[in-house]
Amino acid sequence: MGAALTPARRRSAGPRLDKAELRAFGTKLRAWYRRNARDLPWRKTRDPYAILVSELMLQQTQVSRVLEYWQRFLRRFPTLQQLAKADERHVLEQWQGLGYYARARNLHKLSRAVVREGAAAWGDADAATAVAADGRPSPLPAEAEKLRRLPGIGAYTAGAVSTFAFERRAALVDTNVARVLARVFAPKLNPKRPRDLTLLWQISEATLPRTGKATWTHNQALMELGALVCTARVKRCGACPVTSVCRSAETARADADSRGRARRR
DNA sequence: AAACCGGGGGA
DNA sequence: TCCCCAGGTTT
Repeated sequence: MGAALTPARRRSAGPRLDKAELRAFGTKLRAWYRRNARDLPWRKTRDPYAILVSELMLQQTQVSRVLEYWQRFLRRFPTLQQLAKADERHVLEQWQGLGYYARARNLHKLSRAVVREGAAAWGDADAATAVAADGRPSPLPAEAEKLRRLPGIGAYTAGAVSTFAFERRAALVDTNVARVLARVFAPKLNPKRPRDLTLLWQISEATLPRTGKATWTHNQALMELGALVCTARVKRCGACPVTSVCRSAETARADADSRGRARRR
C-alpha cells in the first residue's frame, strides 16, 4: 500500500542522510535518555486515554503545570467512558486555568463520538478493537492516520498517542523535535516555516529505529533532548550526547568542513 | 500563510 | 519586555 507510483526521482530537497549517520544519532540519543530522562507520570502508563489527555494538556503548555491537572483530571474522569458521560461544564471546570479551552471541548466531543459510534468516529465502517502496549483493549485506534481524524488531534498528537500508548513505529514532530532535528541534520531549515516542517517530518521518519518498542524510547528521547539540552534559547552543546554527529554543534571542532565562523569580539 | 486561542515562566 | 511552551483549527 502506498508508494506504488513514486518515481525513482529524488524525494525531497532535504539533506542527504546516510544510514550510519542516522543510526549513530539514534543510538547515542536513546542511551542518553535512559540515563537522563525526567520521571514523568505519563511515561509510566500505556493507557491510550490517559496518554491522550496528557498530550492534549501539554500542547503549548509547560510540563510543570500539567502535572497537577493531569492527575486531578484522571481521578475525576478515570476512563473515556466516564468522560463521555460527564457534562461538558464539569469537564471545563477541571480544565480551568490551563488555557486553550477548545482542547477540553474537543476531548469531550471525542469521547462521546468514540464511545457512541466506535470506529465510525474516525471514519471506519468497521474495525477490530485496538490493543494498547500493555495488552489491554482500547476504544481508541492505534494508527496515527486514524487518530488524526478525531477532533483536536493533529499530526503531532496522533503520532504521540500511536507510539506512546501503542508502541507503534510512528514518527512525530513537535516544536522540540523540529528544533533538534533541524539543528542536527539540516541547519538551513527553519522549523517555523510550514514548508520546512514537511521536510522535518521526513527526517523524523528517517531517524526511527526498527522496532516499535525502541521507537517509544526514541521519540521520548527526541523531545527530552529538546526540553533539557537543545532548548530554544540556549544550546547546551557541552551536555549533549549527539554533538559528534551534529551539523550545528557549537563545540570547537578542528574539522575543516564548516565555513569560517571566526566571529569574535 | 497568517490569525487565533491562554496563561505562566525563563532569560 | 519578549518569546517560548509535548499544537490544532479556522480564516
